[in-house]
Amino acid sequence: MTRKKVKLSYITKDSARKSTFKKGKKGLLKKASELSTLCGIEGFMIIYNPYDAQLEQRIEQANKQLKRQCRDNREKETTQVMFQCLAKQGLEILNVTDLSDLGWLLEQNLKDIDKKIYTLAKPSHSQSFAPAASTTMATPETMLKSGGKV
Amino acid sequence: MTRKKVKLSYITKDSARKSTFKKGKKGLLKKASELSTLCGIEGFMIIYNPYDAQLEQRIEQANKQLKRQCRDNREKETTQVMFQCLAKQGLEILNVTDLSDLGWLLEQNLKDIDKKIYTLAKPSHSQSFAPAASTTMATPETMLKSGGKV
DNA sequence: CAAACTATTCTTAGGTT
DNA sequence: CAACCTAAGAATAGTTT
Repeated sequence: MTRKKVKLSYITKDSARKSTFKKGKKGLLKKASELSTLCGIEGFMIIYNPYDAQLEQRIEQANKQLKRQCRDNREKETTQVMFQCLAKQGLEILNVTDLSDLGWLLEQNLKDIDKKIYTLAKPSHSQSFAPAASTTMATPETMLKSGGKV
Repeated sequence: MTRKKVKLSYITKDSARKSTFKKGKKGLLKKASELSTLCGIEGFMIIYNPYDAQLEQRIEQANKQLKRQCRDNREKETTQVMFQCLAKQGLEILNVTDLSDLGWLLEQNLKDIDKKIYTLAKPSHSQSFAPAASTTMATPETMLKSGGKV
């Protein structure tokens, strides 16, 4: 029966890969959540999920709405920009409440908290580049209300 | 000896909490990396680490440099903005190469890839708000070169 | 304080329903 | 497919070095 023992390489079989992804994501989020609770750590994770394909319409709608709203607003606010950047990339916000909390988190400039970014995947093509500034803010309470749950 | 069995709640003892954080972070990243390899999934994670305190100077320097550079640049580029937002928040970029790859990733507007945001921690204070637009871009190849390794 | 160790618990691959 | 099952394998709390 040969239970267990998978080699660490891309799973070519679609069904198996999808199954592994589903289980793995669940486990990963559980672990992260536990660590968060145990250590009072906060953070977030962005996962690119190629297995869930019926969200395109929502994403496009959110993007359009976003553009409209942003055109009308000129206040600056870094945290909002962050939020914006994510949304403009077509990211679907699944949990607005939590995301708002993230925003609050980012707003805090606690000097005694260091932050780190850990990348999970490493495509094989590098190129240095960086940031930008001069941002404006929008306050569309109505947008992205569609967020579901994980 | 009572091995194992921790209840899922904030660890008050400093040394134990720090130890748990260190181990847990390691395990979390390993799992994430494996999932990434097995399923061809890409993404990233931001963790707020209160246990590593000697980075403030670097962070502040990076922020100053960032502001300067951003003032001189007017090109728009969403991915860069994202990068910027993170940096402006004082996030230390630990692995510039990988982050660049993330940028590349974000640039791809593959219609068949859906993206989700999962929050790991949920502070108990919500408030709806959102995005902004009209951004500019900087190309400071020199900045954030100091990135160490996890 | 970090690394190594290991008994114990936790996770999950593959199977079944 | 999704949900459940379960032994093999992985991860780690507490301890030692």
